[in-house]
Amino acid sequence: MPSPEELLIQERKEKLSSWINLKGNPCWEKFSPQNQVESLHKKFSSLEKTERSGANVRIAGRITAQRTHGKATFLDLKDETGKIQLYGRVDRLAKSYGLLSKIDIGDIIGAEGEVFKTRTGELTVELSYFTLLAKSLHPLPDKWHGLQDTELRYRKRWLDLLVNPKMRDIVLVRAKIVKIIRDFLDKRGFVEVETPIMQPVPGGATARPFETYHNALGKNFYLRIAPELYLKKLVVGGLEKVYELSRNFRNEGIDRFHNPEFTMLEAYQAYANYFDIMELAEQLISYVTEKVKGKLKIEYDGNRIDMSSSWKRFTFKEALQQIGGIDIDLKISDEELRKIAEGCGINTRDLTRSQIFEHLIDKKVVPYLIQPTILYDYPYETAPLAKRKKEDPLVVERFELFIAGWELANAYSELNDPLEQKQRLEKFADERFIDYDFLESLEYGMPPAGGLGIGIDRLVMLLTDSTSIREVILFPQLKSK
RNA sequence: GGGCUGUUAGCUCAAUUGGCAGAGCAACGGACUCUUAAUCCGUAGGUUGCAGGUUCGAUUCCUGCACAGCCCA
Repeated sequence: MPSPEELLIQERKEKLSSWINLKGNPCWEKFSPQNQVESLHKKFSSLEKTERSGANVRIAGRITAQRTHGKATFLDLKDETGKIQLYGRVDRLAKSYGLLSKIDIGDIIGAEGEVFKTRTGELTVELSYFTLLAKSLHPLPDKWHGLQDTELRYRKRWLDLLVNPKMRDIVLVRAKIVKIIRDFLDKRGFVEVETPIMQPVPGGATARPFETYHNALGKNFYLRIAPELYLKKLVVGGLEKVYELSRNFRNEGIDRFHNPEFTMLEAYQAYANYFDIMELAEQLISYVTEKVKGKLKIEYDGNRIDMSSSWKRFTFKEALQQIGGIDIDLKISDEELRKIAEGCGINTRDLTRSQIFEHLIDKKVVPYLIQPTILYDYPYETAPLAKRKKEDPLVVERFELFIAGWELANAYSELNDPLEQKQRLEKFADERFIDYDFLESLEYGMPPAGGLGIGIDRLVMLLTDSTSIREVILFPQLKSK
């Protein structure tokens, strides 16, 4: 007993076979559209009601609606640029008029005809010829309500794209953002590179990596959690301004800010320190915002956010004190620190000192940073790859950028002292994950440099007013059903 | 990992205190040569996420599981 859905599919299959019998298989059909819908709207907008253009056009696209009136039929055809109405009438199409009944909503057709305007002023192509190019065997989602089911939207993104214009916008904006970032950096003399995604030692961040295995080499590899160490090797090699738009992989939890694979921008600039990088980040992000949105004041999740540069800056200590109401010296003992954190409702049992600092900031400060805000001068334990501050060795020259109550960027003056770097990694990093190649490269001398990491998915969220990372990643990771 | 909510026709959603599972769109048949969420007449479409339990009777109550969404850690 076929399911109701199978019956719908069966009907469409039958229409397809009768089309094949009459006209041949649409798969073999060659149809070259000569016009795009948007250009027709531009070109013929000045037609009067009922006026005929005398112009013959060839267009192709998907049928999204159908209105039959016996011996006349209206169809809506949508291509990548827009939607236009088709009008077929029996006295014009003669025998092939009957074939219109084989066309379903969702089918892709090629159409030819004269452009005119209807009595109601709708620009329309009066069909002189049409052909099926691809049959849709499944019915499309509701023409009015679209596809609402979030899970279905993520699992069948093609449908989401077909019926929800917002999704299409996100895709276009994302592409634009990436392009503008490249333009911005290229203009400043940065070189874009590609470094290994499969790394023998996963470095540059603390996160659990994905593991894989190379058969011929008989060796385990890890999908990168960050490109940082490779990019710094390139700085050693004389690439003074270098960046990568890198897909990173972290084997951790999934929530509205985290997908197992995500995209980061990492950029390194020799002879810069973290204050130079603050300016770079401010300029980059406000430039991108201006180019994408046409303005610097944006709306995100109900908040008005001003993305103009010169953002508020607090040191880590000031932020804890002035925003979090916690006044502590960074020299504080582990016991005291734990006590304060527990008092803030943080369970510190399995946390390292640096994790406690991060939890404190995350809980007491970050949620209140709606306008772009830079926190800088972090406790040195929080960033083993960052340079310590000359005036205060308990602090590293690191900053993070927060907007809308979450982290958008992370940056620091890169530690280029090979001896200290070795010690710091041996003290703070998982010893399996120390990249001795990286340490050796530093021993050849790395110029002082500033590095910047920006979460691209989050930037896209911000600029598309999306509250979940799954809205801005085309195929987010979901459990299989 | 914890809490809350959801899962009903292809899509969007109903269903009163536990009492015959419905509508709109889409589909199918018919009428209609300027409609546009076309209209009108008619037809069909369901293992109510899965597995159990309580009950004369479960979409509804209970337990477990799956997936998703939101919040928290």
